[in-house]
Amino acid sequence: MGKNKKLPRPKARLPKGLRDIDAEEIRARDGMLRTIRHVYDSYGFEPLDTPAFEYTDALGKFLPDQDRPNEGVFSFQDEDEQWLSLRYDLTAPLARYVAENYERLPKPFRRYQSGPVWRNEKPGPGRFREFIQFDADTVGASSVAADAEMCMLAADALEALGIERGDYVIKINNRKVLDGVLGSIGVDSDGDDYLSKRLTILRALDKYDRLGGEGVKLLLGEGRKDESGDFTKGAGLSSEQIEPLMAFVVAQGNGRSETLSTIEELVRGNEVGQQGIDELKTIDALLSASEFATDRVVIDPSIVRGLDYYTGPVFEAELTFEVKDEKGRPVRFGSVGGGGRYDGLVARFKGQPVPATGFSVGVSRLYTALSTLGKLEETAPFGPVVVSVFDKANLADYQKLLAQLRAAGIRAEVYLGNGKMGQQFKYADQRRSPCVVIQGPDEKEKGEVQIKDLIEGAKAAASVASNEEWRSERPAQFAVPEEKLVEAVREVIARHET
RNA sequence: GCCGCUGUAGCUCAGUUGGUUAGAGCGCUUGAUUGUGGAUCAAGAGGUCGUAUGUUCGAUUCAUACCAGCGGUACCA
Repeated sequence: MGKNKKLPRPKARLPKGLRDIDAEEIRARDGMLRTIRHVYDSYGFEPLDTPAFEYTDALGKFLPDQDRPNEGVFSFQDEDEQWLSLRYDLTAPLARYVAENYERLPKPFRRYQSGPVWRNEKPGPGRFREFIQFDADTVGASSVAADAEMCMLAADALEALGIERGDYVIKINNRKVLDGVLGSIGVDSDGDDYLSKRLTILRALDKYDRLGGEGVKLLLGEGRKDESGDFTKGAGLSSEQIEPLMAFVVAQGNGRSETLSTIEELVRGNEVGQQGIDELKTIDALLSASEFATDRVVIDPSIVRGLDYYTGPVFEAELTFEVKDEKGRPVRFGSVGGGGRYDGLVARFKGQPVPATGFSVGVSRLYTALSTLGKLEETAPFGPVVVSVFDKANLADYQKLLAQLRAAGIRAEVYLGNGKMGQQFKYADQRRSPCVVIQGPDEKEKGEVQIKDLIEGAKAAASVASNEEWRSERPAQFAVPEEKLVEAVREVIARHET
């Protein structure tokens, strides 16, 4: 780098994994959030906001150590040297909130919450280090009716967002069933390396949708080498152990009850597994009673979800259609939401068990999917009406016109730049203004204003060849008396709406 | 973390079998038009060819390392 005497300039750059959000996306996203909120509200949940960061130990992370000070989370120290971390989901702060306010909250406590969360991980396609989640949780209800409700909530929310039935599916599984299958093949808490082995197995099963049966088999056995040459160590199971696991993963049948009877066989005799099956059966019955059929909610034994805190039913929302990207390659949108039962989270604070279950919509990812699909409603097709500045000495006149428009509820601004008339129109064009208001000396004298319909004018431009013609014709421009300004602007806007 | 691909103007990309002043289109600025968007025409701004080291008389070009981006994979409460 050069050593000249100029002040070193910072480089204008965005940290990786972060994004700027433009007006169009903000509008669309606000609409999505409103829609989801409406559904959650109708289910009886109450809003809650918590801060962006918390004490690190309250979030459930170990204190950052020297080796990996920021593993997974963004952390920093307060002035009293206590560690703080940006929240990485909305569930951990909820657990803290419930534990801290337990006595005065109604039980069960039902809340929804949306906002950004941060993860210090390698960003990938569709994965960012800051993204928005929208959660609903019921804390203090051990009944699986609460879990069944989460599935209904998820399905209703996706449909309210305009995703048609059949274009999404809510998948359910149960951690207890998974543990039951593990128990029946001899992987249980008696084994010395039980925890790490269970983890490896669950991770392997979780990849079924991506790697397929062969890949998962390798990961359960000796390990797998991927196409880039990287080797992943396997769980080291014998083929007698792998077989029932594979049978379990592919057990999804034609309808929820068929799936259930298949996996019931696989956990036969295992108490925890049977308990999980019974829970799924109850959920199935509740869903069926509410007419949530298998075109909306299925039981999928290959669903695992995060590994740490889920203790019972787990859910995942997936979009099922395929879309092609700019290069014509098919893009699959994976999970756009998920959740499950976490009976141990609040107990971390309180000692006593507090059952809880919840569902989280990945708003950012859903936005990407919907916008790729073109399923987002066009919002704000117009920019503001621009009152042009013919002469800065007469700004007060323009301000008066502007005030009339604003008082009438019309989005409007006076041109605040330095440009000449031509530049002002260019500006208005860029802003997608429906029209420009012009008042030069001639108009002023006659008590008139010129209104230039930019949208009509753009159409007219196609048939105008020469510049002289373009200028002399002044396409789609007309004069009205000053007092008719609002009326005329309304007409122009109305003409182009819908 | 591991593997692979890519790095030339704001964007999309040419190009140099190693040679003096590195190009195009689009975009941007200004003007033709002293009161009018588009189209057209003209002019202009904008690059230490990702960074460093090495080979060489000479490197944007070759080699190595690093960095960044992308993709895959691993991890992901």
